[in-house]
Amino acid sequence: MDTGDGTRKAALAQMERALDEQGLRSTAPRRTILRVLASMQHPFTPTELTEQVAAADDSIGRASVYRLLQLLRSRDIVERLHGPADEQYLLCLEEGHHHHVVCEVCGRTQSFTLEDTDAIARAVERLGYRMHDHVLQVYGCCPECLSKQDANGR
Amino acid sequence: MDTGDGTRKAALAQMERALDEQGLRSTAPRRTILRVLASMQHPFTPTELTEQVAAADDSIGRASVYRLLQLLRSRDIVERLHGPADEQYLLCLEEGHHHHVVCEVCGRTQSFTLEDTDAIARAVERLGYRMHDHVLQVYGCCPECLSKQDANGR
DNA sequence: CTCGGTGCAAAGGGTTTGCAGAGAC
DNA sequence: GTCTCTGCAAACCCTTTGCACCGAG
Repeated sequence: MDTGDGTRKAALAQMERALDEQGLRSTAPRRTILRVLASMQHPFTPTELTEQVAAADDSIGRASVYRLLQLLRSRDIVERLHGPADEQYLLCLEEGHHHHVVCEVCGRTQSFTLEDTDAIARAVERLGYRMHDHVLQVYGCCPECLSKQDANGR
Repeated sequence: MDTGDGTRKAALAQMERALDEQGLRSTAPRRTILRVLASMQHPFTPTELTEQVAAADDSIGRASVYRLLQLLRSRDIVERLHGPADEQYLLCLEEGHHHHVVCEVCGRTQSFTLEDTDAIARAVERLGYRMHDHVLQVYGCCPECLSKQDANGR
């Protein structure tokens, strides 16, 4: 699609626009949080976010971060992902509906679309089910980390 | 594959065997928890489980349920699923690796296998990634609930 | 001026942990 | 007899809430 950097700026702009359009106020804390949000390179936990926000401006309370996060989630600007191993669910911001690959080495995330989601729909239809929605997440290794591994003799 | 009932018994047996094989002790609380676990018809939250266990024998403490749950998770006997909408992650017990369809109406869950997981691998390979693992979950409507809906003139 | 947004601190709620006693093997 | 498992209750930790004040529109 486009460079990671372009996407981030687009995301930031999108979020600011969204705030604006919905009659939500543009305040200093919100602008800071959005900026941090847009700068995130991997999926992140709310805790990570609050930490980074605090680093940017420690006068911003956790509550504001959580509140904005809820808002963005309800607007589908921030999305929940699920961690590879166990417990923690991570968050990530993107536009549109698609899937994500998370690099298990560096944490980089990229979205992708699956040509035929229909294969999934068909698989469950064979059991008599009708598919409404699905969640697909892939864990693996990104190109850079792959070539680094190869470079290190293996 | 086989009837829901057969699966449950198999699951119970599998869990008991697993305990045994790993040198874990078969205690009364554990047997009760396993029985409840095997009787679960849908994915469930830990809280639901603790409630049902308490209903079966209120002398069993929450902690024991959580501890056994962790154990079974680490043995891949109990698996984490993610709820359709937002927050809650549900648990489910099955054998082997496959995917799940959850009926959004009645909560029934069924596992299925996707013919070609390769399509997913290929999609991410196109981006230069190598797939290691993936999570796929489908939400929809099961055959029974579908026919009930139709019967009610939809 | 009006209300939505904010920080703070306290409350909430699910999960984990420490400990002494019980029971499996 | 040993060592794991157990129940209890307290500790934890992340998230939400209540409240009075602030400031965007």
